[in-house]
Amino acid sequence: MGVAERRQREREERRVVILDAAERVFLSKGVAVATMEEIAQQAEVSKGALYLYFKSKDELYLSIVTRSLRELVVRLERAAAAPGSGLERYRRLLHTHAGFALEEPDRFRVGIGWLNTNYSVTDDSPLFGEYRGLLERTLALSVAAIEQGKQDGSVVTSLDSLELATQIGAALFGLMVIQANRLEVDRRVRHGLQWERLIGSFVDLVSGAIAQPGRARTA
Amino acid sequence: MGVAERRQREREERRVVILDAAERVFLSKGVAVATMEEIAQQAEVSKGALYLYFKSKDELYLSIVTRSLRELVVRLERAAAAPGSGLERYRRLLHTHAGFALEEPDRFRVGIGWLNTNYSVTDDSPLFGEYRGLLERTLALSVAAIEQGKQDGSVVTSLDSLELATQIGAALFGLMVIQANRLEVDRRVRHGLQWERLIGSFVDLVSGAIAQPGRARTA
DNA sequence: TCAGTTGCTGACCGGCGGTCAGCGTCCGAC
DNA sequence: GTCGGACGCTGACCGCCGGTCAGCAACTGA
Repeated sequence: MGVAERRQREREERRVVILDAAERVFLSKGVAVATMEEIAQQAEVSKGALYLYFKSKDELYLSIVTRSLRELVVRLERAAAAPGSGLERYRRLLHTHAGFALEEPDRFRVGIGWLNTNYSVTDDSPLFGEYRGLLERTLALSVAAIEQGKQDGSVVTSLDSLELATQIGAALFGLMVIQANRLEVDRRVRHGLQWERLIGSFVDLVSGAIAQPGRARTA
Repeated sequence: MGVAERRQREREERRVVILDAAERVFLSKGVAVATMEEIAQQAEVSKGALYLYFKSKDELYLSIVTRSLRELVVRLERAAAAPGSGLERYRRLLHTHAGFALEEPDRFRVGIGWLNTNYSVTDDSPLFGEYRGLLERTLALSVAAIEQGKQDGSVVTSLDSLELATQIGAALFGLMVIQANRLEVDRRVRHGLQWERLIGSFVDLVSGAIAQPGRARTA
């Protein structure tokens, strides 16, 4: 029985070696420019061997993104668990999410690599199911914080929680995209922005917009 | 002298034929999947002939995007010129921009194709200069409307106009990205959104946030 | 030791953006 | 009308890339 287990363990270890190599190459070159040949070299296997472990470049990509998302959700769960009003929790979620994206812009850019591409990810794969579940979890945490805010009186009740969470999530996404691509933005638009203030003061703006008037709140 | 002019005219006409063909293919397939071979077929020339008119696929891309941007700026200029308070003008700009993006989502997706890619666009080409100027113009129109709002009392004065225009611009961008890619979003996150309300009610949210209290405003 | 299983390699495939020698057509001078 | 040079275009070719798989080496258990 020992041989089968060892082999299984070795396969898993090799798989992780390949994932780590792919992540390094994706992060440094970008997904589109990264080549399977270079990933293979970094992993110290042949290019053909990559396909013994992963069906395609796309599956490699999705595996790496899912790994990052797991880490993000852990952080968001932790942020959501800390005490405070619903509004405070929501603000903390926004800051945590933005912090995660921008502490390593390359990772974030890899994560949104599906934009404008035609990666054919199969809906029915367990991996895609996990990926999707993680994304949904991030949205659910925001909705829950907003709902709590409605109950404790820190958030206005007139707006739909899901719609709000989606709008502000998408808005924050736009800001993260812009900031993660600041070099390209700087090449396209001359501006005098203080990048380090951008997201913080935007979170202030929107939390001001959804705060219940007359409630003491941390601004 | 007549022969040189005719030839120049024919070259220009052929150039436009190629641009139109490329636009059709980019719109239907996406930039990455579109092939020069297919563009050549649509334009009824050989693939090699494309390179007599455009240096690369990237230049073809940038030419098409710049064409769209010209149209967008015309619309924004018109929206900015209509009467109203600064806040009303700004709202109209936001709605016009979103309307342009979403009336043809394919066109918008092509326009943001630079995200996460390594298109090596030369900073010094006249084409890039024009493209950049157009982008800057869209930002400048927003800043001007906000400034007008500060002067006529419809917008709060406590926030920096450029920062605000950039934040809300980026936020709107995020919403447009999400909505233009709604099929991919639907595959990733189960939600009960009413897509047609999403941007309109977001514009209401942010304009409420920046409106000067106590001023009658169109909500 | 040996047959069967497992794991891996690298040559190969077709698709793609880009290149350019070679050819056909046009044009103006004679 | 003829001819040489200029111009415009073509399509075969190139190297790069993701993906494939026949063939080989190493491992395993009887």
